[in-house]
Amino acid sequence: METVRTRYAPSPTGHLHIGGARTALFNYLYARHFGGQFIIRIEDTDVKRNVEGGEKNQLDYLKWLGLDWDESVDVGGEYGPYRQTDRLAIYNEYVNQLLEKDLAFKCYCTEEELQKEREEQLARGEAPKYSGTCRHLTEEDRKRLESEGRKPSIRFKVPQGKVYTFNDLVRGQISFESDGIGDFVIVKNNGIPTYNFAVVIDDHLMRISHVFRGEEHISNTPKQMMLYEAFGWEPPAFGHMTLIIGENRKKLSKRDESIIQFIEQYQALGYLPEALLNFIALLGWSPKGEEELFTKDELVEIFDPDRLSKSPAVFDPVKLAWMNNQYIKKASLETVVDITLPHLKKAGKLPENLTPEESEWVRELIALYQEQLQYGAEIVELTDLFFKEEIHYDEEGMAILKEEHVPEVLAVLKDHLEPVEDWKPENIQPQIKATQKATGRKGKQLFMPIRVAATGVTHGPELPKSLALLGKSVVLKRLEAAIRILQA
RNA sequence: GGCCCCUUGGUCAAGUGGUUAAGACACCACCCUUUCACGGUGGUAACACGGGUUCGAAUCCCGUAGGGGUCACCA
Repeated sequence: METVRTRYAPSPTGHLHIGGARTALFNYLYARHFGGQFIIRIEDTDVKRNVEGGEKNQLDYLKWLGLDWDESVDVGGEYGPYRQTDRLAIYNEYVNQLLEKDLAFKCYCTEEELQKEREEQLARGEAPKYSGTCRHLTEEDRKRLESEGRKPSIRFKVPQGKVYTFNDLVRGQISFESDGIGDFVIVKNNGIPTYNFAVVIDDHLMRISHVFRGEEHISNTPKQMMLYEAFGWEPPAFGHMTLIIGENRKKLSKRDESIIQFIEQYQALGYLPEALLNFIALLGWSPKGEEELFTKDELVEIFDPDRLSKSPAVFDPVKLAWMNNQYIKKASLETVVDITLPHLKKAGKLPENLTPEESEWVRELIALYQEQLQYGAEIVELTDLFFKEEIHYDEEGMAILKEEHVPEVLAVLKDHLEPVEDWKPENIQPQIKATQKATGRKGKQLFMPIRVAATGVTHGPELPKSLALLGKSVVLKRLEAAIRILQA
C-alpha cells in the first residue's frame, strides 16, 4: 500500500480556530494511525487577506495542542517549499501546460463585468455561472484587450456533459454534473493561482494520499477532480467532515461571539491543551466504546475514519468545561497553578512578584479549589472571599448568625483560637472540636455560623483549611465583628 | 433559485433488518458532606413525517418537510 500522507493546509488569513484545529487533528490522527506522514502547508495565495502573524499563530497553537508534523515551513522536508507563495514558479509551469493543451484560456473580463453578469443571471432566476465570454477569443482579440490595459486571469475549460463522482471517505458516493460548473479561475489577474488550482498541484506534488477537510469543500471537489484529470493524475482520497456549528445551527462564523473560537483564547482562559484536544476529537467523531477521555496517543491508537459522523455537531462549551475539569482534577498542582495564578495577578488580587510565603499561600489556596475548577480564569471568582477586606452577610448568612446559640459559639471559638501559635489546619481543627465540646453544638449548628462569620458566605471549601488560609488576625477580627453585630 | 449534503432525547452520540433504542454533558431526586464542590445511585427525555419492501424497519427504497453547505480573480 502507498504511504499515507495527509496535510493540514491553513491559510494565514486568521489565527487557529476550532474548525482548523479539528481538521488538523483528524489529518494528524489518520496519518499517525496508519504510520504515515503529516504535513503542514501554508496556503497564502490570498495575498490581500493574509494577516501578520497568522502563520506563526497557526503553528504555535497546533504545537500547543500537542500536534507535531514531519514536513512544513519550519522543519523543511523533501517536497518543499511548503508555502504557496514560494511555489509560484512551479504553478506557472503547470498553467502553461494547460494553456498549451488548450485546456485553459485567458479571460479579460473585469470584476465589474462579471459582477454585472452574475446579477443579471440571478435576476432571471438562473444559477450564476461564468458565461464563457472569453473562451473563444482570437489572438487579435487578446492583443486588443491587452492594449486596453486589461490584465487577464486564466480560466480552466470545464468539460461539458460529464459527471464527476468520488467516493467520499465519510459520506460515500457523491456526484456532480460538470454542466453546473462554469469555467473557473485558476490564476488571478495578479498572477497568483487560486486555491482550487494550487491545492491540486501541491497535493499531487507532495504525494498527499488522503485529504480530510470541512464539508464546505464538497462542492470544490469536482473542480479539483477536473484538474487531476487534465493532468492525468490520480486524485487523493477525500473525506468531508461535518461542520461544527453554533447554537443557531449555522456554521461557526469567525465573527460569531457567542462561542469562543480561537485556540489561543482557550489557552488564555486556562484550558488544558489535552482537554481541548480530547474535546475536539469528539466533534464529529466517536470512539467505539463508552469511554470519552483519551490522551493523544490513545486517540492515534483507536482512530477509525469509518466512525466519522455525517451530521453537524453543535459545539457545546458546557461539556468542554466538564471535560477540562476532568483533566484539571488529574493534573499536578504545578499545572493548575500555571493556569490559574496569572489570572489572580491580572485581576489585581496578587502582586506580579510573590514572596516565597505568598507563593506557598496561593498554592494552598489553589489546591483547595482544584477539584471543582473548570478553567483557570474561574479561580478569580471562586477565591473571591479570600481577597475581600470587608464582608457582609447575605440574607441566608444573616439567618444563620441570628440563631440564639451563635454568639456563644463564636465567642468560645475565638477564645480557643487566640492562643494558637502555628496557624495551620491541623491546629485549627482541634479548636473547633473543643468549641463543640464546650458549647454542645455540633454539625450545622457549629460549622455554619463559623463559616458565615469568618468567610461571609454560606458555601465554600473545608472550613479548617479556609480559616488557615484566611490568616489568624483576619479570622479573629471577623469573629469579633460578628459578635459585636449580634450584640447590637 | 440550481447543485450537493444532513435529519435518534435540550446537546454530543451508539446503533449497519429482530435491542427493554446504549453511553456522555446538561437537568431533577436521593446518598456522601458542616456547606459548596467532587464522587456515587437513580430518574425525566429521542428514531422529522408519509408511503413502500419485509414475517419483522431507527436501520433498505421512494417521496414530503425541515436544516445546512456551496454557487468568488476567499480558502
